[in-house]
Amino acid sequence: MATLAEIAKKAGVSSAVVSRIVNNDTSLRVSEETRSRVKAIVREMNYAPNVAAQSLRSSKSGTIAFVVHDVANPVYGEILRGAQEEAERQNRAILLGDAAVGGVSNSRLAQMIGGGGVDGLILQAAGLQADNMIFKAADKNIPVVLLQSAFGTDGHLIQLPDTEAARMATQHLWDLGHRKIGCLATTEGLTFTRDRLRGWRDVVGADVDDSLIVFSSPLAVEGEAAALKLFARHPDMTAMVCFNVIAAVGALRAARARGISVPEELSIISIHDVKFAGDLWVPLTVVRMPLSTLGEAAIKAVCKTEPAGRMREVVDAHPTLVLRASTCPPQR
Amino acid sequence: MATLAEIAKKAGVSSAVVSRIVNNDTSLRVSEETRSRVKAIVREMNYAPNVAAQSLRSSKSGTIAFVVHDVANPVYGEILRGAQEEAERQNRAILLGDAAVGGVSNSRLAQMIGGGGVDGLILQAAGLQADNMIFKAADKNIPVVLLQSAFGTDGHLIQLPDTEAARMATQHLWDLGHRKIGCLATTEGLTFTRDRLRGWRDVVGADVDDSLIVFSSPLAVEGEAAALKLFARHPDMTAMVCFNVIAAVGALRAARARGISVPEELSIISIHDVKFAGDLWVPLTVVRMPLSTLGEAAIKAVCKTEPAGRMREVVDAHPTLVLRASTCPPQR
DNA sequence: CGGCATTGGTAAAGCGTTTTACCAAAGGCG
DNA sequence: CGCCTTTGGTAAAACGCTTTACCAATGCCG
Repeated sequence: MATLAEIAKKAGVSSAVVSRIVNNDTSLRVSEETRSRVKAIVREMNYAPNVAAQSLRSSKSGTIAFVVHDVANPVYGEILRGAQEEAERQNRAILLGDAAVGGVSNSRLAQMIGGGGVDGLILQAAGLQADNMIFKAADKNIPVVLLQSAFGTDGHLIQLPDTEAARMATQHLWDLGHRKIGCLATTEGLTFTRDRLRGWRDVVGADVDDSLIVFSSPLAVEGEAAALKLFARHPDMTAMVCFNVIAAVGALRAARARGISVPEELSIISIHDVKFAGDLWVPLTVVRMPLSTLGEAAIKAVCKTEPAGRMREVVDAHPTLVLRASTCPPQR
Repeated sequence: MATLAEIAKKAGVSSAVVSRIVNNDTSLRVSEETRSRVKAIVREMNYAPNVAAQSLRSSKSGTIAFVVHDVANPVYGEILRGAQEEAERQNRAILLGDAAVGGVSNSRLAQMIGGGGVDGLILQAAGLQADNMIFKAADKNIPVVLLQSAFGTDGHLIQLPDTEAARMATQHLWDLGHRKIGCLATTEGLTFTRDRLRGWRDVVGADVDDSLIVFSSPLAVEGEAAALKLFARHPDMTAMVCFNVIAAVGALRAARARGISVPEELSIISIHDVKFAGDLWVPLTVVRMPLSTLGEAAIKAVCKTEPAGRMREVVDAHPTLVLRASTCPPQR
């Protein structure tokens, strides 16, 4: 690895000159001959500036930590993809964290967050204990952006139009004629869960029976269990809103297990689309939101938010209804 | 952000002492009283060592670059998940790269790879130009691990038992009685594509008609197009091996579009399992391989490989046949 | 009481950049 | 010829940490 000093010696100049040439410092006055000689040597020796030294000097790492829950979940994959694209534009690299993986608290990632190794932190669907650790590590020193769910009152929260999406999904069922509409919600207490519940209530009525709500993490097995619970409670339920596609897949399994035909006996609509939603056993009708836009917005925000800033932002994008085959008017 | 020097001043000792206490340097002889006083101040001031400085001093970043193609692809998601877990154990953080995102060549990630900002590089090569750029950036200075596909003759290649998996898949069809078995392969020229083709040939015969092979990237649309091509060429084909699940989903779409029933008129088997494979329109029979183990192995390897080392390694894991509903004996 | 070992530390270099402040030499002008 | 300006740079500090080599004071032994 060539260093600035080596280049400088070879070119017979000081390392300051080399640095300033490499960085296109316009305030440097240097002869055209020297400049091109230095440039040639830089290229020839394949010089690349040492990022640790740059980072130490400038207190900027060019890196952003992005902590999700379960990388393997395609929904998060989409968000990450959008984040990647924006990070590229902002010339930042993304340090990936998975809060589902044990011991995040004293992981290298946490060390980096606490030790100035990242310029910002994006925390998705905060709510777990691990999130707390990570959040604390940031300790008011770097901008923190919370995705989809707030963490107490701190940080910069970015959301999708969750209430609107849930309202749209529920309204679709209502318009088809359904009146007993269950709700397979996401994890209890998260901001977007609360917002979507509000959207659901806007349609079914504020005085609705709360036993129509059941919570589930975004895993198919959990969604299945939750759906079964709902079937048991309300055998006369004719439709269901799922706040998560993966949980909706679980609901589909539950319906099949109970011999309930979808959509004839039970209509299912879900929030968020994934690529395979139309290839499922019953192609899922969904309300789609631009997940990659959310990732993009997160990076944008983290690049210009102040440390310890707090605000709330809803991505400017309209949910769209994607009609497939999992909903129809009630048959009984 | 507290620094070592600040702590030292407050404790009335030199920063060397603080550093050595923080790092549990056993060769340091210090009074118990001083030690606990320093420790108390460290905690109180919430000290976290500056990672840039550590990195500069030690020439180790504690970071590994992991470059995949398309984070949103669930197959890569699984690999990443395994990598995350192992990275946690090795106390390393993962810098995520997506080679599908434009301009990787002069991205921050590439700068970090070239500038000592990562301790190793894991590259899931797909024959893209971007791969080349990234690979070159590493420039013999850090260990490079290639996943699933080699890059010329350099680097440390890690694979799954691809030939065996393809053989197993094809054999399953053969045993059911199929004799005209198409092959929807992955991108041409990649190591694992070649290996799987070998497995396929092992069963169908080395002298088989090459027009039974069609290549596709791991996208459903591409898989669909490729499958249609195959249908047109060989209307009498009764079974198909897909080297990628996502492409297999495309094949399913193609069959539906052509009114070909699966599995009665066409059996489909795929390599690699994903969580929703059993929830598809036709539940896919697959040969499963441990994707997360591959991710794990990659991290392990990159942590102990020499820079510029080269070798080839096959993950020690046996593919297993997962029977679902997309295969049956030929009906004609 | 002189010499030696132990205790409890310290000083300083060095990792590679960036940046501010400074400066010698040459040329131009009166 | 003396002074000023421009050209073409340079010197050195600072970022925060780690580590090697060194050392003063004290206690102990003979």
